[in-house]
Amino acid sequence: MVKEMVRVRFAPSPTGHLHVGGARTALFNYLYAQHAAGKFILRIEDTDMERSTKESEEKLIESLLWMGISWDEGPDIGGPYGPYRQSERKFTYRQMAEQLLEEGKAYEVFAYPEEIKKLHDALMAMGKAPHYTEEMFKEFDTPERRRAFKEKGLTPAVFFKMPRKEYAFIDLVKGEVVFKEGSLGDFAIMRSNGLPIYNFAVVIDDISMEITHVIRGDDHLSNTLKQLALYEAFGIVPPKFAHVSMILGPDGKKLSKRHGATSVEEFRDKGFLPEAFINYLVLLGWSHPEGKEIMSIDEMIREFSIERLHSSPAVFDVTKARWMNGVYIRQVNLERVTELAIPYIVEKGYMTEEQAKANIKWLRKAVDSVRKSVETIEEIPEKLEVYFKGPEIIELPVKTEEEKQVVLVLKKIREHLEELDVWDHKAVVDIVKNAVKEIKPDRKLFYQTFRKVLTGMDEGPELVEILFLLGKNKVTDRIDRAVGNLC
RNA sequence: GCCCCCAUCGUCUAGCGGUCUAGGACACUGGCCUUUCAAGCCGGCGGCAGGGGUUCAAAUCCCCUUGGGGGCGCCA
Repeated sequence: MVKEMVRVRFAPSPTGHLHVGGARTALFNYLYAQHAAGKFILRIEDTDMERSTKESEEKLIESLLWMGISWDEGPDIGGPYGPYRQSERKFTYRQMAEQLLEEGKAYEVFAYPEEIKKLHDALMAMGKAPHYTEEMFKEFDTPERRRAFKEKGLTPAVFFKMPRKEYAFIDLVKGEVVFKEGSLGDFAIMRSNGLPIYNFAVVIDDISMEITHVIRGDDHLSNTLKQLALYEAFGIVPPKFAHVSMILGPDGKKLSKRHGATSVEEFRDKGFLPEAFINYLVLLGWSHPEGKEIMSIDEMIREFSIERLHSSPAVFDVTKARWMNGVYIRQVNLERVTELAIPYIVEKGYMTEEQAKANIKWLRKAVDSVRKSVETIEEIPEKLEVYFKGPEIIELPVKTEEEKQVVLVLKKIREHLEELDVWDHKAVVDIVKNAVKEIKPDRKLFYQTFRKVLTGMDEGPELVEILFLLGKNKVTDRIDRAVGNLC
């Protein structure tokens, strides 16, 4: 028997930025498809006309692409199972709803949304489960109401007759899930404006796109009951489900804006590298069989399996995400890090883009000298400050013998530097070393003072790096500023 | 109110009945390296939510309690 081709999908609604939770779901789907040599489909769930926007869809695609995720079929590239936007599939939904209507598995409702809402709230207020029955809607079906619907161009809403029985399925990550009889009442599948309700549209789409595995967030677990009943009504074997647990904020609540950055865009803008971002993300709810943590997307694909998906929720730990980004910044090639840092440097006003381009070799060395002290690209400019901003005027202490010696060394270095024709790394270092050897100051005191003289700070890149990258003029100038009018 | 899910160091996790005095990573912390900070290297702290079973044997299986999360919409 030929094993059927794996077809998975990521089906976001274009109502905002791509959230890290969605990003992780997309990643898992992508990895699974790649691993199984199957197809990964992007489908836009835009049946909520009021909240869906084209811009959101574009941003969604942009974020996905940034993460290194691409799809085999989708609204932008098409495919054999299109269209891939729910708003473009209206006809199919209508048709399928008709079928259920004809078979007596669904019924029409002539109530207005507000009336149903009222019904819902009343049930809740009475402490009852908000379960609808066909009975409840009978009173709305009057000749007047039918006429009103016609005049307003409305079609009756369609409600599905939820069978009152127990449903069970095997979830690939949770195991067997059983929904007791009566956990749900009848539910809407078509709105009076003619558009389908989410739970109905997903089922129709998953059927017609021949989706084999549904990997999605835990928050959809309860929805599975409705979907199972729908599959049953159509007489179709449902796909396999895998419900991945939620991503939580540090307070244990579902991750949201108040926890800080939650969209992929924000992480990109803060200077996260996509490979670091997805690497951190993949570890939230999944683990490498050998416990490896730092891994490329190729390795994720190679090792990914649904069996290794974890069933409990995960707290998003920004500290660890940042640490991991730092690992990548140190490890990735210098040209790229520099390139990524330029916009931030320009923004800080240290260089124009033209200057950066003209001095790219120098810039790379400068970036290289600070990259191990940052965790995001965004932090690079502030570390580069030593090269762009001179120190404030500082007064060197010359009270003790040691302090006087330090000044002597500084002066000596300045003299020799002045005579230097070629600003060569080794030559500069030699001058410093020889001066130290000759005058023999307190080494620690000397180097610390020298650093202070050059940068005005107590910490930063290696001194020889600073010297070389600063260049002759800046070095002599800064020494002059500190030592010029001293003994 | 009803339904579903989850429960190993502060956090992410390994563990799928004996190899666990529970392993790794981040964070924290001590040391080394070093002219500084960082990076790096070595070490330390720290956990099976509680209670019942099942079993010769339980972090691992079952039940209850507690705690957390999600859902019950003409939202997705």
